[in-house]
Amino acid sequence: MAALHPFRRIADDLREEILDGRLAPGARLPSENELAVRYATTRTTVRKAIALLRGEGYIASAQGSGSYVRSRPALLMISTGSQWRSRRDGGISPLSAEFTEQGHEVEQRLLSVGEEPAPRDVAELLGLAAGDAVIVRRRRVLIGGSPMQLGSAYYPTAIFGGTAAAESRRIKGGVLGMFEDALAGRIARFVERLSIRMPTPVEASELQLPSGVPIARTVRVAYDARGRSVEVLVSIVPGDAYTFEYVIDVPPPAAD
Amino acid sequence: MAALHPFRRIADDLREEILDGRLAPGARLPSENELAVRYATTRTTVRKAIALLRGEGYIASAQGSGSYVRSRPALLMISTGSQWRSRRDGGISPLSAEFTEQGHEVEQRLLSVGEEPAPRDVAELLGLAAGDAVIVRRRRVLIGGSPMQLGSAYYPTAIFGGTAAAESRRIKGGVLGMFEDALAGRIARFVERLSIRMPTPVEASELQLPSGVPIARTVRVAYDARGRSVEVLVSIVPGDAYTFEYVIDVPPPAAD
DNA sequence: GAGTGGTCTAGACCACGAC
DNA sequence: TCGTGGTCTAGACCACTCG
Repeated sequence: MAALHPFRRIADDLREEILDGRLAPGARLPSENELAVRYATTRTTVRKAIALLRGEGYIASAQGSGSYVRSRPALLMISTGSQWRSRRDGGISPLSAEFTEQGHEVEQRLLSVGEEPAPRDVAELLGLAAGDAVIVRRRRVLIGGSPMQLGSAYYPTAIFGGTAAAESRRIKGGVLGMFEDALAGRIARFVERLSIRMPTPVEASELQLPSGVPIARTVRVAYDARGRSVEVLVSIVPGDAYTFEYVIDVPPPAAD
Repeated sequence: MAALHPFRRIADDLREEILDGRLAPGARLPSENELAVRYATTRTTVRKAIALLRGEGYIASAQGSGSYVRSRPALLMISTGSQWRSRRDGGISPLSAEFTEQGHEVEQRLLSVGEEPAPRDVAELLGLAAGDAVIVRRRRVLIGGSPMQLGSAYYPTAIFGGTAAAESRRIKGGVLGMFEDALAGRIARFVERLSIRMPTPVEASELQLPSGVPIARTVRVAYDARGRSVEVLVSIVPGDAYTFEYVIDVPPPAAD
């Protein structure tokens, strides 16, 4: 039953124990020296197996302490228009409402607010030229004390210049709520694009990601009733912590 | 400027060269022995740096040949109801239509069709008891010759027993097209959940994934006009090859 | 202080690819 | 055949955690 390579054999054994629950989330793996003895090999080979599992996201290692089976809260990110509408009417940030309803403690930190030249892709989505000034609001969201989202929201100055969106403080109901209430606009549609990749070193450190955890990057554009894009929200979230849900309504067949 | 550890230093240097284009996609990295000489260290340490970059998805290694900067086609997966409707009316599979329009060569292979006991989550979504028999159609989709999707579609026997859905051959327009045309049903809504994780060894080999590439798993439930779930489609795709797009319509505020 | 993971060296053999 | 990446051994030192 031995695999071709000792390090694979060790990794396969441990992975199996994790998947079938013999090694539960949070459990400590046997020490590297112990595994080396058990498999009659050297610590170097054991370490290679451990590194493989870490790369697959199964375990995290703590120097001086041990390697542990990882566990993550499962967050469900539901993106439907009616939910957004009803939560926005509740007066608090839709995102917070989302997760507090799911029983998680949410803390939002506004990192910075200011005008910056728009990145090329953002400018295009907002109908501006690259480098045009936009209002940027950056924040980090902590859930249960762990960083769970890095968000950068971009707003055209033509619409939001001089409003609360340009000020460095929280806005009750969010900027889009303010857009609907104070600016008499109406949000009619979001278009969201989601892509997946491994984090850059900076992202990994800001999200406190152990190695081997991919991130999801979403770019959400908000359109008002006239089809104008009024917000571009770029989010980076740990890929293994979220499930995204989308509802897609299908129109009836064309009449013959 | 040297980093704390030689292997980090080497990895950082190479990553930077990849990101700024000095090492273009497809380019071969210097050999391990060459890097060992250049950085005045051993091949073991160089290999650790290489392994790190491979784990981050930047490079792929070919035994006997070298390590190369990875490049992937960018596929856009657009999931909107109106697109589905118009493509389905075109008579061919919406998925194929999607990507052929984007200029990619699509080949679908039907792997198996048969009745199986429903997995717990699928049974729940179809309103069945776990273990009830369902029709399962498994397929693999190749784009440009590379495996780009593993799909398992589940159908309740109460609706699809005895129809073409239970037969081991392609259905023009897809099973849902058949549902609308031959069975007089109407698809009114999809609900899709997307999650991200590292692949299992089996998935990695079926999708020919180099290590370090995460996968996206989507579970899409199709509902008919009466709110019955008629299909559960579970897809596994290479995470780095796709961008997913969703449109979220927002209802107007409730009248006061 | 004992044990743990993190890193590195030095050298060996194997499997595969290109020439 | 020769260079490439893939694996393994044996042993060393460091940094950190915990009792």
